[in-house]
Amino acid sequence: MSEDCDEPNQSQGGVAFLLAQLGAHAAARFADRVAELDLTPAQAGLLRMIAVSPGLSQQTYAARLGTPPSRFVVLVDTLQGRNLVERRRGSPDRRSYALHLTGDGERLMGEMGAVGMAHEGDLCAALTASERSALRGMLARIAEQQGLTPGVHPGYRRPAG
Amino acid sequence: MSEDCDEPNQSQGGVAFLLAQLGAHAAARFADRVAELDLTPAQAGLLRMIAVSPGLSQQTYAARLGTPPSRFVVLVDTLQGRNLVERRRGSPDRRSYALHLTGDGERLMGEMGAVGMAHEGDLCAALTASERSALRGMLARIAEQQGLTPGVHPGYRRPAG
DNA sequence: TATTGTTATACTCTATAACTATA
DNA sequence: TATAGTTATAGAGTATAACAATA
Repeated sequence: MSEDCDEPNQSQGGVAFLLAQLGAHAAARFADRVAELDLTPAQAGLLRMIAVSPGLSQQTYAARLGTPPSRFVVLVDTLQGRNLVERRRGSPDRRSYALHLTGDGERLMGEMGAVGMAHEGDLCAALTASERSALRGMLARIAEQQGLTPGVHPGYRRPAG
Repeated sequence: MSEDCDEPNQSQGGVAFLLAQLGAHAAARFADRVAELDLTPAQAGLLRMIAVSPGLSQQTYAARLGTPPSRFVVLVDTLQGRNLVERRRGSPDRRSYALHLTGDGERLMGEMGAVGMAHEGDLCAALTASERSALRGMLARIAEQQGLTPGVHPGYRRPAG
């Protein structure tokens, strides 16, 4: 049951199914790991987005993540309550807030980097270094051809089915 | 920004993130496709499991999928109401039900096969045939090393984070 | 009047646990 | 009494839409 390529019933072993299965597994394992830093995957994703592109308005981040503003507010509330993120009033337009990481937030981002490396290594344990590189290249090509935004996980939009 | 291999901030382009991102995308696209057959992904998965291993008890299917019995019952109710699945009382133990596909159910499985092929082809459009084979091989090895059950999507357990 | 951020409400989905019928 | 299946309830998480402040 390894090389059945043209059988109609190959769906359970096809690339599409394996991607869905492994993707859910990777997301669940990542959730386990960031839970040790008291973060949900959504919080971790937002922290990284702020680290990469700081100082934007809440609406901008929300639009990039594809999440509605109402959900975004409570996300920021929680991170601000833990002193990881800071709201600064916009200078020309005082309705908006610009988001920045605090010192604690940047420290936590450092820990998240280590967590991400460990996650990556654990997930790719079955592959050699050159295989990982080849795999990453193919996945990136698929992602680009499918029109996915780099660095944005669709989990912000809808739950899995 | 293509071959940064040792940078701590490569998480957004690493294998683990790409798997999670593409997995969610593949699952969402699959949901779109089976929705045209008026099926949810969970219903489609159960139909296929019954097709592969018919005549088992509801508890057995539920345990294999990792879903609680209460959720499983309504799943079967819906499929039975559409005359796709049949409940037959167990012969030695009349408490249990053995599940089978009806004629309509088997016909629908045929359509699902076509849907799965189209889904696979669309998702792998960026790759050559030999690349698809290499990708499938690596993904299968990762799945095995990670201890995943072949053919069972973890989406039956918990929602995505 | 339009827009940023916020709050309130309603809805969907899920699991835990109580219930029935057979054993 | 234990087990297969079912039903009821409660909880988490989500989005839609009404609201307050600034432009």
